[in-house]
Amino acid sequence: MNEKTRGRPRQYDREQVLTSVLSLFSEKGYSATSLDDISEAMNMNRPSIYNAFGDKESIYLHAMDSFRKQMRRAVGKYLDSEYDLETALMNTYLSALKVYFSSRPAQGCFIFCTAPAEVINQPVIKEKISDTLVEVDEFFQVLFANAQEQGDYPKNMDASNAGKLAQGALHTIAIRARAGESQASLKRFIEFTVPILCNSGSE
Amino acid sequence: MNEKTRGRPRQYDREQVLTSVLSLFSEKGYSATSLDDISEAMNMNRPSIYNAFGDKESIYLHAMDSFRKQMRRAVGKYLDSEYDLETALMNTYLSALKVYFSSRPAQGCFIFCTAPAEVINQPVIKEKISDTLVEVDEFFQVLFANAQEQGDYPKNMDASNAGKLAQGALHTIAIRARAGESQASLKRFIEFTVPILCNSGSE
DNA sequence: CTACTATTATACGAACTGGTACAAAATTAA
DNA sequence: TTAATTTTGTACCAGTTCGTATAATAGTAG
Repeated sequence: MNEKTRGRPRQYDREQVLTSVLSLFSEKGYSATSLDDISEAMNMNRPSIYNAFGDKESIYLHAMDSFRKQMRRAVGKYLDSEYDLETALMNTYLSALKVYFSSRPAQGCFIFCTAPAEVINQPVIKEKISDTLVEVDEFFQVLFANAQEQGDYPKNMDASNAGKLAQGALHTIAIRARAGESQASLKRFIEFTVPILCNSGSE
Repeated sequence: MNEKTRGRPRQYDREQVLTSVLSLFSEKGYSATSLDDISEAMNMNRPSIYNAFGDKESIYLHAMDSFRKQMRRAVGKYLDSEYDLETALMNTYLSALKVYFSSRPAQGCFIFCTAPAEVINQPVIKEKISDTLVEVDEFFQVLFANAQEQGDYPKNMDASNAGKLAQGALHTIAIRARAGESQASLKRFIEFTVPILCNSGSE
């Protein structure tokens, strides 16, 4: 890498400005964020932004991808490992909680808190959020399916719907964090929820 | 009612225009909706709108209230009635599902799909969504607490967190409906989820 | 040194934004 | 009738919106 290329060298770091704009979109949402805001946050002028990431919608889509990468880095390891179901779920939720509270005030999940508003009139965003739902569903489904193979989760349960319910817990945590519910309260919610998802609720 | 008042009579029906603007905000979200859009949807000119509902944020808050009323009308009856826990939950989810799919394309929950995006920079909306979360939590909590009294739900379970999880299922349904997941698929999800919430998951 | 190339910087424009001032209209009260 | 009151309609404003045309800049290639 670092090959010498012709032309004036770029002054921005792609990863870095994507992180900046992600944080901006996360705070204000898609529609309330202006290109002037974006330009200032990225410390890039408009034509450079257009050249690098395309128009506003395209920048937002890049931010969504960036956030998904961040979440994968945080919880991906719980997929193919020696963790049992309960531990994997618990670690996943706690890792997500950390991300959701990583700025003040807590902003919850960037994708599930800001993208749904745009979905009806922005087909590309709709497709991306739908794709995200599928990926997260599959993540959780694998956890349940693995547990079933190891006799850790009843085989007569539908791992696919179990995965969806597990993601449901994530959605409500995401929204609640953004709405101001405390991290401690959400941690208690997680500790209540995980055993239920593992089918070891009341005994 | 219908008392004679002085001055030029209003030409709009308050409930009716609120329904219109609710549907508009539900489609486009708060920030992407302009006052011109609102004016057209309500069939009112700007000064009349300001006189009746205040500024844009205030109109949105009125729409939130209107939606909450609508949901209360749909599911309120399952609170203080002869329904057992499972029936009450099932009916509640199915009623919500109907609302979420009541327009094409499905728009999910107006509040939980459009308000979170605005929360960080609009304290009043944050307060309103937080208040909504509390009301819905309490709705579900009452269902679980009643079931506990009737020996229908284990007394060692925390009815408050059970209520939050139940609302979590609602949140994921709301988002998924808006993202394009089918009504049939979500109905299957509900049928999977309700027994788990009732603590009668695998047996 | 001169051409070439890619990025950055400036500046602009047409459309739209939320909000309001002001006048016209439609009713009741006296 | 006339005055008072309330809503409606028109028109406007200053500021912002997204996007782009054009020029300046900073490097490489020959």
